[in-house]
Amino acid sequence: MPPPTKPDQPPTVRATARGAIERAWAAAASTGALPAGPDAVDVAVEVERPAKPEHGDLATSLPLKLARPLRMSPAAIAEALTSALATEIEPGRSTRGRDVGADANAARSPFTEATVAGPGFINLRLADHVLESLLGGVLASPATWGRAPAGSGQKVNVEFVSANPTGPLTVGNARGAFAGDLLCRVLEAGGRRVTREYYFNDSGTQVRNLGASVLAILADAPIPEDGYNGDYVGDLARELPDDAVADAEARHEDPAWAVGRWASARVRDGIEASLATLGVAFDVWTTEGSLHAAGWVERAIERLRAAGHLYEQDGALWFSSTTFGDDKDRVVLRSNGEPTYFASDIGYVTEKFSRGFDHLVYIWGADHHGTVARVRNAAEAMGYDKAAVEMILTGWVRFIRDGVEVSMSKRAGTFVTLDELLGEIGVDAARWFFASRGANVNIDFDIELAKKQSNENPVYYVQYAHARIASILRKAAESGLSAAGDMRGAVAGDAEGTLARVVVRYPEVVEDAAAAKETQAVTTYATELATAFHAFYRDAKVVDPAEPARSAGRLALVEATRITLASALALLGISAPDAM
RNA sequence: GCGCCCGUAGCUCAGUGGAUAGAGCGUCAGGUUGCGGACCUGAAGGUCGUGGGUUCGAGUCCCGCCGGGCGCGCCA
Repeated sequence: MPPPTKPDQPPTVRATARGAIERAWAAAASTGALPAGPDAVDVAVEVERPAKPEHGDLATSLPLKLARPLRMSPAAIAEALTSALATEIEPGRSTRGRDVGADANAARSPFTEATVAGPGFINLRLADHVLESLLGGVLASPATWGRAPAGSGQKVNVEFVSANPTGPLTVGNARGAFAGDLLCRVLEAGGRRVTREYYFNDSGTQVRNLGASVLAILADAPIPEDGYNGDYVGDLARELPDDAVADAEARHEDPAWAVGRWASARVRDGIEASLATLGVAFDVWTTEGSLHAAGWVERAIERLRAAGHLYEQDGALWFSSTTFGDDKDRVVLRSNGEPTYFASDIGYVTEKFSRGFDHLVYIWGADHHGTVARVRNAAEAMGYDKAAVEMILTGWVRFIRDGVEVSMSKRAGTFVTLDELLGEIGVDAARWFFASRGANVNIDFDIELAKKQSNENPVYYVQYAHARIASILRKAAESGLSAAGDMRGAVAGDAEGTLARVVVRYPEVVEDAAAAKETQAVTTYATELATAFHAFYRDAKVVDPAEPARSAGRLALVEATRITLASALALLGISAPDAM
């Protein structure tokens, strides 16, 4: 699919660099300096950020990659490219004192220097006017800074948490809840239209077991073998309306069922409340029962049958998943005629696609990896694009308290609830904790350590930078100083240039995060930006009534920094306080 | 046994095939007659589990092994 158009977004710095290098390559090919151009060689132009500042602002290893296909030494290719690049270069770093019109920047070169370095790198140095122009854009439209235009991309469904309402959410569910919501936020920043979806079963035997457990407590009887033992079951028993059982019997209904349904609705309200405190709000709640009731499961099975991927054996109906690479075939209808959970999954896939989604994402625990293949295979068998059905498996979180692992069994009643966790360490710290780690890695979460370290958590470092800037801006207003409306010359100083170069990188971070469907780079970047600001703050006095012009430029830069910090934190669902 | 995930600093974790592998915490040594010291500067600390391979170049890709986790139901 074509990339989303971004009419109101300026190109990122690296996109500008890629374009310039590609043009230089084509030019070198047309003059014969290089034997072939970009359209003749299958090597993509890639630009990276050198680790060391002396290597410039941007670098490419294109000469190294072209050495083999062009049958030339990397050094010779680098020479040819840099001399072709010379037309893209405008020496002289400062723009001060230059007579330029308002739209003159568009025609000017984005680089001041291109040099060959090392075994075949080309290093580029960025012109100040590029920074000025981008920073001006930040101040002009802070809300859209770094983000792709809303709704410009694919329509994506993200299903996560999906815990059955048989007990409160545990810290074990936190992983999926944060991972899913963070993914949604990052996709939205990348321009996708996202639907947050929660799937659950409110009519299965688990619900009946919950009801039976509540009744057992009321009858002062032992909890059934498959029942639930948590404290919350006792709470439910206390809150159960007195006439609930009598009403069920009057309707000739199994009391355990009736009580189970009441209890699970109650539990679901609690789950929604917990999610709300996490900052997670679902758009759609779908029950397994509703899929059957609306015929989705039945129709999906017919679709598989029509495509010739079903067969009967031992009285059951099987999907030939092995045809699509699975280990074994999978039962869709049991020999007793009951559909399997897998059958519901198949129906759900068709139901989701019927709502017009381009892409389905499932956030599952690592223990579900065995079911990934069958669902994707069934989608393929029904004629959908397998690549459009994606499962993200979260790693395990081992919660440790006082050196021992805390078990997380709802049945045994030994678990820490999400609410308890958040009461101990706070939503911002918890969000940062999960955002800064890959979704699929296993994590040790020492609750006491997290509490102790919460004051040292990097999230506060970033928030502090934001609050510090807010304080500076207040101070400036009191002194009658305000940010410059014109960024010209505002980044000429070393301190300014260093900070500005970090700020301007933000859109690339968001772009990469959306593409990778990960947030670790966002937390890393936010920390880096906060560090860059603190260093700037050390070296450059911002509020200085004796130097109003310089103050104005620095205030503009600092305001752009604040906007970027706030945007990055918002992307993670974390607050950006003006004071703390 | 087969399959999937993981293994990077004392701890918790980052690291689109690129230049001397990073951050936070912890440890040690320093810093403010200035806009928020929840800050800043510096140091110590690594056979990137291990052995091969691909490549101009591997923490990153491929194969084997070791260690840990999770799966391998007509359960959900």
